[in-house]
Amino acid sequence: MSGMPQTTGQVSRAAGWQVIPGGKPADPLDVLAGIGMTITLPRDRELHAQGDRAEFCYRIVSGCVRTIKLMEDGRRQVGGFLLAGDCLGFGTLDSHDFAAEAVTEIVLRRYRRREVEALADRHAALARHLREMAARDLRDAYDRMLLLGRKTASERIATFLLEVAARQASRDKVVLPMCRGDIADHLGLTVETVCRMMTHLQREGTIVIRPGGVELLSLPALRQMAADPRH
Amino acid sequence: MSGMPQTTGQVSRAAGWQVIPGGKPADPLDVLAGIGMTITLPRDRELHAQGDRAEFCYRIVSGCVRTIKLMEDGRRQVGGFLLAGDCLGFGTLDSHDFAAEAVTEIVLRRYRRREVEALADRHAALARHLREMAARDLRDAYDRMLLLGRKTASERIATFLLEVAARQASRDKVVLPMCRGDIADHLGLTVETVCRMMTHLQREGTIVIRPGGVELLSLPALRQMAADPRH
DNA sequence: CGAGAATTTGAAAGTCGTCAAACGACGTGG
DNA sequence: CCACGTCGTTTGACGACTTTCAAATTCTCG
Repeated sequence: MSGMPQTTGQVSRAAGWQVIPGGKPADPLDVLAGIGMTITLPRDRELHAQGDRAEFCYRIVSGCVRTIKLMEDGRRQVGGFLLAGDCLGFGTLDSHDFAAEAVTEIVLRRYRRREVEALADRHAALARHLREMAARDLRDAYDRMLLLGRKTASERIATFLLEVAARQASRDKVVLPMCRGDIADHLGLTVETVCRMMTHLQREGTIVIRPGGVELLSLPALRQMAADPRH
Repeated sequence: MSGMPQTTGQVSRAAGWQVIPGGKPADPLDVLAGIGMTITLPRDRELHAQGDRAEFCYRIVSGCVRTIKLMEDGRRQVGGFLLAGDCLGFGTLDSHDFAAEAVTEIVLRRYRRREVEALADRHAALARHLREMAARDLRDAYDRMLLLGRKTASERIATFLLEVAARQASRDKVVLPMCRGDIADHLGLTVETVCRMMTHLQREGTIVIRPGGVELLSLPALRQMAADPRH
């Protein structure tokens, strides 16, 4: 279940990040522009396996990535889904604690961790930004623990939908690039339960299920449901 | 076969101090010595509440601390337990994402985050160490997500006992300063289930329950149970 | 249009939670 | 020093939410 041969997709050189009209770099990670490489990967390709030496870290340009922890018997926990702009592996020890796979075809910027670390030693601002990224990841992780440890199935689904919606420009049309199984393994549920809960939400008139995503009809109803153990 | 890291879960465990041949312990956090203050708190006292501005961060000198997230209706998730040497709040955004409370009477060293950050900007080695601490926290958090999302009650208990044992000098006599309710809220279970599972382990001859802790009679049996969904 | 995969729905089973009560440890006061 | 009250732990019976197993339906894509 671990490392597929590292035959990556197309690897291409890339120009730097988008420069803002004004001329000033607005992104603290801009200092990395010179040491990165742009890469395209097909759907379901592994960025890295669980246990791999952490040589690289990444920033998603487009597409969706999932992080995965596996048990020997096949049980799976999806740690999270990364979208455009999200970073991966910047705060990692010697080896990756989880695998990362492309949910859709993805374009990403790849950096050598060695170089990032060296750069961080010279640029306190970058170092600080890396700490902030880690802090945000940690905050999200604690929220997820609460969800996995204490929330009911319907609360998990509602929470998830609101989370994804908050990360996408459109408030109400939510794109779900990942399959039900991924969502289930992310929320600590089964595929069937995810389906049932979403169907339930649809019957209640809270959402509309569409191929590739859902439409949120009532954010208040979802928010209510995200913290209410009863249906 | 990729690695299945079996790590303990909690906030900012200090790395083992490597002893340098010369004879001095080289703790990267030694640079903080001058800006810290030693504090003693009684049992159940809050270090900080959920949502508090994150003015301070801490390092446990002695005793045990629990981190807690609360929902409005009272449901509680204990993020982790901190023991002597562990750090808390070094990688935090503007406000604390969770509360921290003394499980036992504790002695701790308190630092002003502002000063730590300033110091980190000047000392790349400290900055790097802070990133490492965050990385360890994050790794632990991912392990916990797998536990909360996919492990059965007995697996959770076995995992927990092994984790605590690994952090204490004595391999087999494990001190549990926290009550059953804390353990339950840490593992996403109820008090009753925690009791039942521990009783079960005792009847199987795997552990002996003693006031204030447990004695581990068979680590292999526990390790087996930590990854086996069946009893 | 057709095959395979993903999603959805249904029925039955099981694990864990809920409710309730007994038991035990501990600290205070008599 | 022991009685007693309180709090935490343990045990039991029952119930329910979720899972499991199975099958129908829909979607995707060649």
